[in-house]
Amino acid sequence: MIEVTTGSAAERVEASLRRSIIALDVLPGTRLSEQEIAVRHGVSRQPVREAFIGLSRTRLVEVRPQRGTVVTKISVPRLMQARFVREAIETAVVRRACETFDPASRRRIDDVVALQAERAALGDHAGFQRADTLFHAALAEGAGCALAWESVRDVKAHLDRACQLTLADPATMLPLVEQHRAILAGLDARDPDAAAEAMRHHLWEIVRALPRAEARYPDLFE
Amino acid sequence: MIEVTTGSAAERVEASLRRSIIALDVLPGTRLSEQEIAVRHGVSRQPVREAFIGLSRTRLVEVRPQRGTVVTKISVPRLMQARFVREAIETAVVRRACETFDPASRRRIDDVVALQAERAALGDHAGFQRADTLFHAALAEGAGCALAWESVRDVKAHLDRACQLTLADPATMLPLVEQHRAILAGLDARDPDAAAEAMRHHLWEIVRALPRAEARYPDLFE
DNA sequence: GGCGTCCGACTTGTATGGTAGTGTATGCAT
DNA sequence: ATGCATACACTACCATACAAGTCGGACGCC
Repeated sequence: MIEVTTGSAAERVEASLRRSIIALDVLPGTRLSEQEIAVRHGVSRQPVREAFIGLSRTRLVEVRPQRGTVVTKISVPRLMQARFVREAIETAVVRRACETFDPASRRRIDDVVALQAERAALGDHAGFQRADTLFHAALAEGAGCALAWESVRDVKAHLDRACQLTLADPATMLPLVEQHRAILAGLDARDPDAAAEAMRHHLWEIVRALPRAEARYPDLFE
Repeated sequence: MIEVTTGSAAERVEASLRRSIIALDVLPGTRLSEQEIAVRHGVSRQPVREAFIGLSRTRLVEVRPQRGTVVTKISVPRLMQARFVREAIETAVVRRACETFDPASRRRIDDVVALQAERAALGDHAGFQRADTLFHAALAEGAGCALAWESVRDVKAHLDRACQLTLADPATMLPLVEQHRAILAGLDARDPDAAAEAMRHHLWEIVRALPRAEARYPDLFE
């Protein structure tokens, strides 16, 4: 549970909670107690409070004054908007990547994709998603859009959480790796339209998988 | 200086500081003291600290542990990235707006543009920028992208701060109003390409004006 | 039995004191 | 005069105590 050791106590608690929330270790709707989390992490309430504030900024939790803090339920409209934002930014990123792309980043991405394929074959959700984040982050960095990635990261958290419900066996993960390869193919061919279209198709995957997840776990949605 | 009266003390202080920073009432590079700001706002240090954390998330201030908190200098690369993100999101927004747009929002926007033209004619920077924010926010809301606007707001803060250096007299503001009208013209014509191109041109304005500002106020840049 | 009120056990928000680290100034030795 | 060690002022960070609000249940009353 608690393994981050760098940074301030508040940052450690926030990172720990964020991971737990995205991994659905704590389910949407769960009430979070400053007091309880404080003792579990061996810190006082103050750092926990600051962690809550940070998480509430990305709407992963909702702090209701004097009433309590709860993990936000999965909101379909929010997911649609998150996908919209990601499509807008990341298609623009790959288009720029087709113009100029850092060769060193290009080589690293191959390793990331290989790693992700391996994790997918093993059915390792967490490792798969870490690799997915690395892929998209490296893409942005290689294109010289490292700062733009910051805007993506926040909205991606919500999508990642929902993906926990849709990723089951390797059969559901491997197609996503193929989509990554398709994006890279467009990039290598310096074909902006192809790369952007591959990215768009990739980001629409969640929309296709979402209805089944919502039907199966209605309690996690609002 | 202190006029916000809603929300917690931390939120009030953060909003107050954010406005002061964007308006360049406190210049980039200024050291901020928890103690001093606390007494100026009549609160304790804790809410001020939380305000600092919030501002540091959008990189308006930089908190250096045990060393102090300073207002970040204006970073040209960050501005370029902010423009990139805004172009990606907001061109996507106006394209969607060309498909469906809430009529009530459309009427409101006319009022906003009129208000902005009035502020521009009076040379009222603050009012002009408030109206500018209203314009872009209403555009997103009318297109059903209210949540996407949240992603824009953070990066827009940096651009707004830089604009304080470029907006001088009505002659520099009125063209921006015309650009807003051009965007609306594309929207009304249901012409996505025209609307997106108008938006792109509008967002490039800062790039054209930036070199003069940097040459004139080098101390404010990093 | 049903309803209204009050009290108490929670919650988050705020204030304050103490701690550890950093930068700077000062005084001393060279 | 210069280089270095030490003391001090200042910072952010954290822990603790207190305040203010909310929710639920027990109790008395109708």
